[in-house]
Parts: sequence; C-alpha cells; structure tokens
Amino acid sequence: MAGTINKVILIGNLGDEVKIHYFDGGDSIGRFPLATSETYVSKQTGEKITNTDWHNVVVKNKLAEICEKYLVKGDKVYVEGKLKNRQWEQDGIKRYATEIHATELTMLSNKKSAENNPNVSKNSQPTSVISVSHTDENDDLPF
Amino acid sequence: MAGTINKVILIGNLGDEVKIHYFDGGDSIGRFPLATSETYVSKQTGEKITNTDWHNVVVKNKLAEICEKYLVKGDKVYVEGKLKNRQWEQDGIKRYATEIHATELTMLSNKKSAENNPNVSKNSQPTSVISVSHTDENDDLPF
Amino acid sequence: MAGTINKVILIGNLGDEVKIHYFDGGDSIGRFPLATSETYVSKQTGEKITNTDWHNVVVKNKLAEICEKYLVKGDKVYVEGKLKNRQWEQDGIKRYATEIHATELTMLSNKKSAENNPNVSKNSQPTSVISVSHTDENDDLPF
Amino acid sequence: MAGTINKVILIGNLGDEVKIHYFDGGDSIGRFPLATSETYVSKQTGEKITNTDWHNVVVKNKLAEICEKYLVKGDKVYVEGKLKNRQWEQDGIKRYATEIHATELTMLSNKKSAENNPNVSKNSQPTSVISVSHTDENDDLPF
DNA sequence: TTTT
DNA sequence: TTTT
Repeated sequence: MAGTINKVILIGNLGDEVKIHYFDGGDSIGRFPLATSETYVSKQTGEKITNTDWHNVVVKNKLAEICEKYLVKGDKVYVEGKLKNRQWEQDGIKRYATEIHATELTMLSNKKSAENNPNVSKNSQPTSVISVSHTDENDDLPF
Repeated sequence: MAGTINKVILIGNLGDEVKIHYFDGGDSIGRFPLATSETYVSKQTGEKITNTDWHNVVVKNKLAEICEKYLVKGDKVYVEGKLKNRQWEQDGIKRYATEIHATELTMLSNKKSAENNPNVSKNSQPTSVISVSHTDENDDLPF
Repeated sequence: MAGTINKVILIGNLGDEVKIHYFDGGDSIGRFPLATSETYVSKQTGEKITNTDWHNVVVKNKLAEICEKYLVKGDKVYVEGKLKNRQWEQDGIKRYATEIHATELTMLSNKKSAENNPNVSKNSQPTSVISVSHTDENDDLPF
Repeated sequence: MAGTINKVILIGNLGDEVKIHYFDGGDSIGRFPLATSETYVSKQTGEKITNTDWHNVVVKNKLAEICEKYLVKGDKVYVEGKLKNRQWEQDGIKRYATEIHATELTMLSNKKSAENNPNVSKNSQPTSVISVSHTDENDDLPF
C-alpha cells in the first residue's frame, strides 16, 4: 500500500511501573499501561461522568531502558507512536490486543527524581527529564 | 483526570463497506475496517516485507450517514479520532477490542462518485467529496 | 480545494501574559507567545546548543477568556490548532506573520492557581485546570 | 527547556515546483509552497467562502532530492514537520518567516509519473510514490 | 519573552 | 491500574 499514515498522540498517566524484558543479544522491550480520561456531564442524569481509556504502550531497546529508569506509576507523559495489532492463542482461543508502539516519549512530570532527591526543590512546574525518540536500529525482531 | 490527550491520525484504505446501524430515535453508528501498512526490507533475509495493521473505525450520526453514502471498499481516507476500548462477553469469555472513534474524516479518493458518474473526468488527483467533523450533540448513548 | 488538513500540535511555555482584546458585541481575541525548544550537541564544536522557536498563539471568545483567567507567563500548555497567515501594511511595507489559531488547549502546569492559593498542596505533578475546545459559534469576524 | 513538542501535520497541494539548492559538500535544501484551504458559508452574507493558507515547506538532503525528483505543482502530499522561525535583513528591515521543516512526507497523488508514463493506467486512486523520513545525519548546518 |  |  504505502501512502498510509498510522499515528497516535497520547498524554496520560502511567497506571503501573514499566515492565521490561531483555532478549539475548541485548535487545529489550518494555510495556506500561497509560490512562487518558474525559469528564463530561450526562445529558440524561445530569451527573458528572469520568470515562477512562487504558492504552498498552510498548517501548524498545534504548527507549525501554530509559523508561524503566525514569518513569514511575502515576507519571504524566507525552507518547507518540503507531497502533499495532498483536494476536496470539491462549487455551485454543484467538486473542487480540492493540498496542501503541512508541517512537517518541517526553516526560511531563518526574515523581522518581523528586522521590529519590528529597532536597530537590519541588514546585508545580512539570520537569522533563527524558525526551527521546526511537530509531529502528533493529526492528526485525520477533516481537 | 483532565490534562490528558487521546488522539489518533490515520490515512488508510477501507477494507470493506461501511456497516451502519440505526437506533430508535434517529441515532446511528457506523463501522468500517481501515488498513495502514509499512514496507521495509528485512535485515536478516533481505526480502521486502509488508506489514498491515487493521483499525476498527467507528463513526456516529451524521458522520456515519455521510460515510455510508460516499465511502466504498478500497477508498483512501484521512481519519482523526480517539482510541476507545470496548469490552463484552461472548460465550462466557471476556473480549476486548480497541476502536478509533472518528471526530474528523476527509476523503482522499472517491471511487463511488466515479463509478456512478461514468462521464466524470477521471484523473490521478484525489478528490475530496467529504470532509466532516463529528460534534457531540448526543454522546450520552449506550454505544 | 478541500481534502486538505492543517493541524499544529504544540507543548510549550508561555513567554508572556495572555493579551485579550474585546470587540463590540462580546467577541474577543487573545494572543500569547509560546516557546518550544530543542537541545542538541553540535557535531562541529561539541557544545550543547539550545534552539528556541516562538509561536504566536491566537485564542477566541470563551477560550480567550479562560486563557486570560488561568494562564500566566511560564505556564506549560498543550495547544492544538491551525496555521493561519496574516498580512498587513506598516509604513507602506507588506508584513506577514504566521499564527496558530488554537482549537484545543490543555494546561500542563498551573502557576496561577498555586500562586493565588498558597494553602493548596504543591507537588511536582502537573495539574490541569483547563482543557477546552474552540467551537466556531461565530468565526465570520474581521480578525 | 525540553518537555516541549513542536509538530505540524499538513495535507495540501503544491503551489509550485520544488526549488532545490545544493551546498558544497553535498548537502541540499529544497523549498515549496503548500496550500491548505477551508470552505465555509458566511453567516453574514450567506455566500460560500474559500480561505487558503500557504505554508513554506523546507526539505533537506535526501528528502529534498526525492521531492525535486517526484513532486510537481498541484500534487497532493502529507507533510509532517516542525515550525521554524527564520529572520533576515532586507534593505535594512528585519524580515520574519515561518517555515515547516518536514521530517516525513508521503505522496497522495502522482502527476509526474502519470505524465511521464502515458501508458500507465490512470484511476481515481491516489498512488504513493514516495514516503520518506528525514533523519538528522547532519543538521548542524547554516540553514 | 519561556523553560531546564 | 492512573490522575484531578
């Protein structure tokens, strides 16, 4: 095909730590859930409704290692990437999942450095400790 | 939460017709599969590999009706929307699917008008017959 | 033409306060400069170079009023909008400027509420006090 | 700063040919104007108004050469890039211009190959002959 | 003019 | 499971 575009832009909060898996040969893959949410007032009941969507973010190699090092549960990040469908079989049943394979990631808050450095002045400004791009040195891997 | 962003931008081709469902009261929902693909050369085998991802696009109300009217299988469209997770139970098994709820859609080709209007001059330029936005008149519905 | 897309996505810091102008009839327009920057290491000299770009953000009506109320110099915001070219004559010379007409704006930090509410607990997490969209109630105006 | 994002996404038509300039050492820079437009009905006069914006797209090195080779006036392209401000002096007057420095470009029509290959079957589907990314091999140049 |  |  070509002439196609597949782009996702998310700003959300990590629902859990980054789980990283190392392959033989040095490649690695990391995963974390990211929450985005919308709040609106129901036209039927008048009550305020918050709707949260969870996104499976996948990071690879250097980007995975940086994420594991600097991101913690609750952090707010900007993620840019591609939608990828993964399918596998579990107990004879076909399972499908949609993942966001990140190509760019920028921190918009940094709990971890604040936690680890109690003397660092804390203010309400977000601090970006990482802002990295994924380059496809080796994307010809079985994941 | 707020302070979050959930945005998807796709340019791809329809893998099938738009399937529309009308609700009592006039609301409607339409769905179609959209393909994006990447072609790259494997570093291991040297062969050209095409990787296709399929996206479940969801359109509502006026946007759904326009899509059903003007889009056909094979058409190329620009879609902007949000990632939404849907879950349901089938045979006692929890199923999950990720959908792209379109908020904007622009045609980049128009097979249908060309087919139906054989006298229309055909050229290699894409013609946009629709370019519409979804406004949330009534998004407080059970879909 | 149609079949065209004009979209800008920025995350940056306000270089100055929001300047708002009210028209007879209640319409309003606000403007503020937004900075984005890149840091890289020069391949020639080895020194670290920071490159800042300044963007003229334009907001209208309700969005303008919210921005004036909640945003202050230094705040970090997410802005989505369109590129618009403006031209005018000054001393007989044609001048051109490019503006970003915002359609969506989300705060990623909130200095103002923190300043004004000294008792509010301050932490390193960005807080979003506004997240608004511009709807074109009346875009047929001379600005 | 860091923690900032500067992203532009355009789909539009070339208003002129790609003008390329080669530097000593093999680097090159190309430029072309890209038009996007909006059509709306005036609430005051009821007439249909088309509003066109022109964008100065800048491409470098390999991407510049591919654009010069394959793009012609009128072609429709998807461009992703960054907003950059350029300033220079002309007749003692400071001039400013905003450019879109492209990082990704995908063709959505191909007049040139159609022109040059009269036997090629012409249909209303856009064909993508190029889809390329800019990688910053050498961005430490005086342009 | 911002920010780290 | 996040966040406000």
